[in-house]
Amino acid sequence: MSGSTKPNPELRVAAPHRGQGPASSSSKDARAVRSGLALREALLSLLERKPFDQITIRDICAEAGVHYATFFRHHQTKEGLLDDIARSQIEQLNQLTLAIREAASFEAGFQALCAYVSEHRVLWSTLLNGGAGAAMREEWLRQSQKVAAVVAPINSWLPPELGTICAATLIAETIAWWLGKPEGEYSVEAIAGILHRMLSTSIIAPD
Amino acid sequence: MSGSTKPNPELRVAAPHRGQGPASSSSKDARAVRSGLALREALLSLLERKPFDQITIRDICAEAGVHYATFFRHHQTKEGLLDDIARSQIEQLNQLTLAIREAASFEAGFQALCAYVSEHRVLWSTLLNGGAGAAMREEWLRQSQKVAAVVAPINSWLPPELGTICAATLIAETIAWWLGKPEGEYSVEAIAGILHRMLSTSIIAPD
Amino acid sequence: MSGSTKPNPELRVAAPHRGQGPASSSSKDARAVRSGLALREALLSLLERKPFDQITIRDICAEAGVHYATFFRHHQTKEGLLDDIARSQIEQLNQLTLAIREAASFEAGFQALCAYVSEHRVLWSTLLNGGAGAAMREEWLRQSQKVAAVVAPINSWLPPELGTICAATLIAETIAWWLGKPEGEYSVEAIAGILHRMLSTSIIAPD
Amino acid sequence: MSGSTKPNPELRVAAPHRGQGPASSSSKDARAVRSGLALREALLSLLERKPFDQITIRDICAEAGVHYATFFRHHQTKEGLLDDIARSQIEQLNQLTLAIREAASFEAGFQALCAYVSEHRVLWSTLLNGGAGAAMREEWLRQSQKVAAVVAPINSWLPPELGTICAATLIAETIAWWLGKPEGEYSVEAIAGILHRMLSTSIIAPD
DNA sequence: CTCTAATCGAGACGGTACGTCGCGTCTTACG
DNA sequence: CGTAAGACGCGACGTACCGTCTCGATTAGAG
Repeated sequence: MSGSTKPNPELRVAAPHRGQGPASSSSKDARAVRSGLALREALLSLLERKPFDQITIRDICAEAGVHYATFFRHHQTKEGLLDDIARSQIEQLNQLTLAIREAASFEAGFQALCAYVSEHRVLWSTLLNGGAGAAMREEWLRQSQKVAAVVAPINSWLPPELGTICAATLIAETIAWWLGKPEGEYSVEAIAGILHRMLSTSIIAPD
Repeated sequence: MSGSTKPNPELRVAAPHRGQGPASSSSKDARAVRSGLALREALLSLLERKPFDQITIRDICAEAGVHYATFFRHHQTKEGLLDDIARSQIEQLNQLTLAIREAASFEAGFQALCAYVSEHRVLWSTLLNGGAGAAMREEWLRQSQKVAAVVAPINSWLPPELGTICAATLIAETIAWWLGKPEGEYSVEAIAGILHRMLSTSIIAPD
Repeated sequence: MSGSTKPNPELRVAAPHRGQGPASSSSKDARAVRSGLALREALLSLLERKPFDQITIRDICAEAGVHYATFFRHHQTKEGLLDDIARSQIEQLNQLTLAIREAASFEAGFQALCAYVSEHRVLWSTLLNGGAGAAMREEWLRQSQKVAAVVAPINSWLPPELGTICAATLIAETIAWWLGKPEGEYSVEAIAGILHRMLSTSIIAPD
Repeated sequence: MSGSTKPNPELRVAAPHRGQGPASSSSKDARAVRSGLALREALLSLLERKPFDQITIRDICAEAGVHYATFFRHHQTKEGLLDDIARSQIEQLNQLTLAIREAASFEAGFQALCAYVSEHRVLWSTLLNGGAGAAMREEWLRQSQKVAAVVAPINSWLPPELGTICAATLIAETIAWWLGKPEGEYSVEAIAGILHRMLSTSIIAPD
């Protein structure tokens, strides 16, 4: 992927993260943009081949064709780079997860969620089933909890805190499993159905 | 804990792991036993304070009051040491998880599971909520899948593979959450009830 | 000194060094002159505080309030900048050193030398006792040798090559020591006397 | 020199310098001795080819066939390594320099000094005329001043402080120049004579 | 009650990755 | 054109752990 002439457009959704310390200032230099992009693609490419925590920053740079020291002009750590790639994706997904409750029907909500994932299948497959799975699930859960803190709990027999954990975990695991299957083996509707049945009868069931 | 005169008896359940290369020969020397024990305690002690992957072997040795090189006479890697501590515990837990299906009632099965965890609260709390959480969950899931492969699926709307994942994950997350609470806030029965309600209405529900 | 409104006039004697590659073209732009001057002052200012070889080009630029890249439009290296500052000074001093031999008396020659140094006390003190001492002495000796090569030796018991080295070194060390003392502790005449006595009885003594 | 089967015995005179931080403890391990020796030889070998300050620690390690990180188990900086090599040599030389004053005659004292240098010609030639010349002269002067601080001044017209500087400098420069000549061009006696004549008529002359 | 072998502590070593810094070149945009 | 701003490739810096190793000291446990 490193030398790809057709850079993955999904990467563009992740904003350049500028703002604090070592991040770029305001996308001026064309070289900086190219380096940042190359680093993103390189990490994704490596994640398809080995676990995140045994990918070194030097690996990423070699894959990206970028000098080692240059990495730090874009990100503080490799976790930072992963965040850059993942944060916006997770955010959008969590928006959808939350929207399920207000959807016309739960079923429709789940379907929207699954459809979104399906549209970004390659990226999400890499993120969840590639080498960064554990980190992604943690980040997912973290964001879910932040978001769930402001909404009212659903039922009383299940402590809301635990409910959030279980719901987020179930959705994440199901989608991860789904993306691990060959494309087309399970349709969007099938997965949405499974999620609906699993969650609506228990976690989000009323008392 | 490093200089404790009252070694945690739960650690003894984990066999000394000897057998292959660098492990000791046959539990002969009393010094070797002492070193091995000290290492186990040291790792658990450190896990209460920081994540597993930023604990170094040197940290463990310092905590255990054991020379660095001596570590390798007991374990090949720190992951090996963690396994030594955790494997048998997870095995027993998985036996209980599996036994739920054949229990007099599901409820009774869940209760046995929770009771077991409760008896080993400190150890399990460290393992699941200490710094090795991610590794433990992965190991748990791995063992669950190995075990589930030989038993018949329960219902047809949920692919058995996914069922295993979700069941194992839900149980693990619920227990981890429970152990994170102050002792006594939720009784063994309460958690067993929650698990029963969550799982029996969905994952292990018949068609 | 960095923000001084009264730039040291002595710096002006050093020509802007243009001629080869990266140097400026022909003193056209007023900004270029200002930058060049600021760089000179900045280096001298820094030399009062730390050794030459742990002053970085970036230090100089920061001190001068000049952009890093701009440095290279004036000098190739920081050694080049030091040369710009020092060369003409050393040249004049060496002329005087040489003139001693043709002076009315040796004593008068030494006195002229010391008087010249005294007039430029601050600059010379920085150059010799600041962070660039070693480099300055080397440059001094180099120029002395170039100059001495064309004049006849004085006495036969002392190899002329060695005579040059010793004379140049003695003068340089004596002046450096003198400038390290509080101003006024030793008069121009006292130092000239010392130099005269040291050199005339040995190095420049006839057979 | 790096692969020499006949390691320079003069290097052994420099004690292993242990005492403070990263230095070795008490010459236990044979490997440590070998590494230390290799580093010394490597630096000397490199000093014959290029100036000290453009020799990198990596150069030294490569030349010595020693891993980069190992360097720091022996010395804190490359200056430290140079000191290790030079300190004892300079010390001995300064002892001789000092002994000149108490020698049967000055002439005899100078002769002892020159003879000593001549015996260690290669080493001293490298130290003074190799890439570390400036550093060596500074160290020489520093030690001379420390030593001279405790002895009575000789004459009154020359400030004792300056006398020390000039004497040390003259001796150092003369020897450096001598060692730069082909061996045999000037005899030990000839140089001793020059030193005697230069110094006894001026710096160490009585009032 | 020795004596021999396992175990240990101490730490040197080659390695790999870390994150930082300064270099000199270059691109970009401004005045 | 001269600057400010700063990205970039480069390569040395010094540090931290890794796992292997050589060394003695000591201390079992078998003879």
